[in-house]
Amino acid sequence: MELSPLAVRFVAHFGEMGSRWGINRTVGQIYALLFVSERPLHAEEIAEALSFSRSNVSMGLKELDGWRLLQRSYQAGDRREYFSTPEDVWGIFRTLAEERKKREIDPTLSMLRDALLNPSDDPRDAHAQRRMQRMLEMIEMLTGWFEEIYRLDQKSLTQLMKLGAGVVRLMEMRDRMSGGGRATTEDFVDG
Amino acid sequence: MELSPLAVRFVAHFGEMGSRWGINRTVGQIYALLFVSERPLHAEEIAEALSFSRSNVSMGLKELDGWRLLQRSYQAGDRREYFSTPEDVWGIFRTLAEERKKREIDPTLSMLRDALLNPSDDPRDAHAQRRMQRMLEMIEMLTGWFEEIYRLDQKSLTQLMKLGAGVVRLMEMRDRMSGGGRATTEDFVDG
DNA sequence: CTATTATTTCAGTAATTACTGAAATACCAG
DNA sequence: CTGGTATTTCAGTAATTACTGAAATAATAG
Repeated sequence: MELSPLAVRFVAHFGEMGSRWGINRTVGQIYALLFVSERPLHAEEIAEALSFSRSNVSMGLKELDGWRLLQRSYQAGDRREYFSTPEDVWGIFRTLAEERKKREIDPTLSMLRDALLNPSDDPRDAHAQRRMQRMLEMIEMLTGWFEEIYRLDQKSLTQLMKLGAGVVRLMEMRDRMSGGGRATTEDFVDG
Repeated sequence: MELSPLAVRFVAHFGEMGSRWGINRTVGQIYALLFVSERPLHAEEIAEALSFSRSNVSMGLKELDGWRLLQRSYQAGDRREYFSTPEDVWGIFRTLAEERKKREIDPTLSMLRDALLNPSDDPRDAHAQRRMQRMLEMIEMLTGWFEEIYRLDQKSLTQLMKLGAGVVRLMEMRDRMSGGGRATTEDFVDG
């Protein structure tokens, strides 16, 4: 299967970026190829298109599967498995965000919670514990926010993003109304 | 310099997570050590505390410096340079987010913009271009939002995070008022 | 079943990345 | 300047990670 110059460029870029994204070159290139391909591909085609060994493709697909970035399908009268990437780029983004949180943040969250559960009485640790506590509070606030936001339907999410920093004025408006006595914050937001 | 069990644990965790965060074990451990240390440390102390070679510490500090995660200082009558991490965990988070965006997203943004600037007329590329266009739109919306949000002062940011998914009701309220004719959206948000 | 084809696993090797010690450079007090 | 101390650079080596080909396993058509 011959790739167009555009596809070659896209694939190469994902290969180069792979290491920054925490995947390897191969995995990045396989993903990119599937992303721009107009039909699902089987492993052999991927190997041929990218000049990888068949086994390398197998491992790469397994890795992508671990990231939940793959769709598998079959074609009538063909025993081979075909691979593609989900259509919806927002869905892909959500999956990525969720997976990265799970791999990059959750372990640290657990470690901090656990380490701060029974405070050390070693006087050397007073400062360290304060620092870790602050880190924990920040991560908890961020991940808590993330979990609420990433559950929003796409329409609300798009609306929120378009609003951008304007959300601050909306919050100010709410506060003014709350202060004015005619209605409380809860009337609009929480109740 | 002898580390407490708590510090040892924290440092080890950052070492293990390093590879997932796109830095190496050494760099993660140096950062963790400085983060929990109650006073700035010079390179020799770091090397001794973590059992790294002096040169490895030098390279690790250079790397952390590249991430803008380091503060440098001197002490009276001492020619050695001392290192610490900024106090403000929110500031640290902002720096990290900014740096990661620069390294992990901006190059792809540039590639996509450039690749879509003069569309290919190769019929094989029709689908690929549509896919890349959708990816570009999503990234542009996300990064645009990010750039507005990450500039907010900490108070607004905290308020927004506490609000969480409640922001949707706030937007709905705005829309209702806008539809009701007494005030337009712009009266509160854009004008 | 058996033959055939698809897929995965894995040991060995290649490539990359991390780390060290020594040398070079930078810095500064006297 | 000079001598001493701090820091960085870099070539060589160690450790890790990526990739391959062969063998094992799985799947299925006949």
